[in-house]
Amino acid sequence: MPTSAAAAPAVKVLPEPSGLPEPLPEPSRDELRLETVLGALSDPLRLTIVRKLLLESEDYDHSCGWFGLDRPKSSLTHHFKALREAGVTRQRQYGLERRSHVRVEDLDARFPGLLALVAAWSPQG
Amino acid sequence: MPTSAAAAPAVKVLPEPSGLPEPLPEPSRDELRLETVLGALSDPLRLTIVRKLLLESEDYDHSCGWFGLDRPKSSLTHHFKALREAGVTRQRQYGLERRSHVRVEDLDARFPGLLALVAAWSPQG
DNA sequence: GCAGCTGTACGAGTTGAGTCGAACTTAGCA
DNA sequence: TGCTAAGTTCGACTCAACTCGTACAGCTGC
Repeated sequence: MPTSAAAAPAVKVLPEPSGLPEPLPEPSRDELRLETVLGALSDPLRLTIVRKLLLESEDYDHSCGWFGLDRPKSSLTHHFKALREAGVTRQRQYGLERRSHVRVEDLDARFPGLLALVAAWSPQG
Repeated sequence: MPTSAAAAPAVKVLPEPSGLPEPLPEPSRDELRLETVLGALSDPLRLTIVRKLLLESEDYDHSCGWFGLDRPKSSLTHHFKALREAGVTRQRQYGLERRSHVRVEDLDARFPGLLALVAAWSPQG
């Protein structure tokens, strides 16, 4: 792997026409797979994340510090990445922060009713 | 482990008042956990099993030979047990066969809409 | 009895996920 | 210029799940 300036143009986060930064890589709506999404949601911590986003976020995105999860940063990176790569959440880079929101429209289109189950979930019971 | 007749009364499969054999151990409706059920359904083979039960079975249960799955028997035992222990299916012993059906009422009560997603799933796409 | 069938139990090998520490990158700011 | 904070990347460890072969158990019918 190259060491010096060869590190490519570093893919600067160029604002989209909408003014928002480009989303990080994610599957398209057509690429969403039920088994993958269910696998991403089969973890209590990730269910907590998605449910909190669904119930408590207003219209804007949230950085992973907002969740108040008591885990090391590297663990959180792992789980947020799992959610994004499964297509459950979308992440955009805002300066230092990487903010997430649930892909409600895509998930409702492909898997209607699924997000309602997550919203109704409770960690213990 | 005892070898001879000590093998307990062997839990004979006593017919219930309904005339059906007793179901194998399973979580009660209240014990169903969303993350566990989603985990059980995050495997393509198990999705195939549940979907086939939902779409193609009429009112009676099916033994695991009915599915025509090209896997070793010990693998199938593993997956049917995973589904039963997650509370997705109920299994009863009929002589030699162990027949399964989906716990539609329990799942619809606890996780409405979930089974519709499974029924709409297709293995590739 | 005994053979044949369905399915379980057990154990081993392998893979993948979760967890985390440590070092690194980057943006913003004094 | 250099500090600080957010988050990533990497590697290591642990543990659970998947896969499967083999051996065993129980029912059924000859």
